[in-house]
Amino acid sequence: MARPRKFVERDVVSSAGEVFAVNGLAATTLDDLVQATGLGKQSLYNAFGGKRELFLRALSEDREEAARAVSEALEHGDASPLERIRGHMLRLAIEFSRSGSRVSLQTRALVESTDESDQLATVTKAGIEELAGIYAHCLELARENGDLPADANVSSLAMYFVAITRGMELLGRSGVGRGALTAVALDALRVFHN
Amino acid sequence: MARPRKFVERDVVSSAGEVFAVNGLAATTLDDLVQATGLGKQSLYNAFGGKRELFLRALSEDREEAARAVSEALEHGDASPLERIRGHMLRLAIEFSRSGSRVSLQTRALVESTDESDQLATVTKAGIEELAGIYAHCLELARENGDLPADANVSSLAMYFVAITRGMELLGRSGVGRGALTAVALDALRVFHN
DNA sequence: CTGGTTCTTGACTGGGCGGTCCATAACCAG
DNA sequence: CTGGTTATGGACCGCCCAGTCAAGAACCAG
Repeated sequence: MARPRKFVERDVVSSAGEVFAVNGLAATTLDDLVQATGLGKQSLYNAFGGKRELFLRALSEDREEAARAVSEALEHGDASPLERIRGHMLRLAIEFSRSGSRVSLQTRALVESTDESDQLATVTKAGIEELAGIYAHCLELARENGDLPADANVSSLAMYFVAITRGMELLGRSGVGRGALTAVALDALRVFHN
Repeated sequence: MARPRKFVERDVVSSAGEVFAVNGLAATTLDDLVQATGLGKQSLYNAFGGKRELFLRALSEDREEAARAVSEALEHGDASPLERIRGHMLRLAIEFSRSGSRVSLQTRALVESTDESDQLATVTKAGIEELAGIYAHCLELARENGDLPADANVSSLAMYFVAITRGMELLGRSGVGRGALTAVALDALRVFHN
């Protein structure tokens, strides 16, 4: 009945996310988004409502994607839970060391949020909890397996892994190389060996 | 001979740094700086040359200040080197959990830098190396003390501590509380107990 | 083919931005 | 007191930005 859209929302959000990941929210202009997505300003505005809303959409996608990726890495495979975490950390070290000028939208949102009630802040906070939950689940399996002491504080360890991965992300962004980042990951994993 | 300045550069840079720490570089306007410093635009421009240059000045101060603080914490006191690191980490957990809407200029600069050749990036990279060096020095003392195994990789451990502290900063910013952050710090310190 | 609805395009706008100009103030050597 | 020099304050400017408007295009039910 009405004129159909020429674009797919998911693709647009994804392209926009690319741009935001490189430039950040404040430094990205609507024209950047127009160019990256191929849509006109008005179409962007009709479909999403403005720059900030589009960023929020991209942020949510990024959060889901990130959670999905970590779930995938930690919940599947033949290896033991602890070995899966180990493998994941080592892969992250490689990924972060070649991340170039990209920072995850999560981190961007966290840094660019103005206060704690900001939607950007609430989404990232939820994202952190979600990630921690995934780690916690895997660690709990390890504990039941006997690979962790029975009195290990699983949720604290989970948050510890979230912290170290965020730190590794920033280090990678600042030019710390693959070897050094891998060494950091291995140091971080020594928390298991005692 | 000429009209004297009404301000002290150090104070101006410090006030500007406050604003930048809350808003970031891109989101801070010249008017924000005028209001925060009390100077007129022209005076700011005469003395520093523009927003970005002023940010760089504030960033350098922040870097020196941060390095000084860590040095202070790690190189002085009766406690053993490892205990000093432990105390420092626990203090950071408290500091980061109440940091409110501030993020260190180092992290701001890292995230807002556009590419690796950006001055912002080079300064933060140097800052990270500097911090790592301070940790490494302290860890080396511990090793000589016999508190660390003789084959401990001191420089890797140092980078590990830089990573975990950056991660803790972000977690604190996103609302993770004092107790949880302290638990993360304690987990991180378990790297010594094996 | 027509009408109704939604999408698209490009021109437009008002505000805010970083930065500049200029007239004047403050200072001090002489 | 005067002249030279630098600092100051406020008006000013051109640009760019997010967002808007209006006219037309695409679609499909009937």
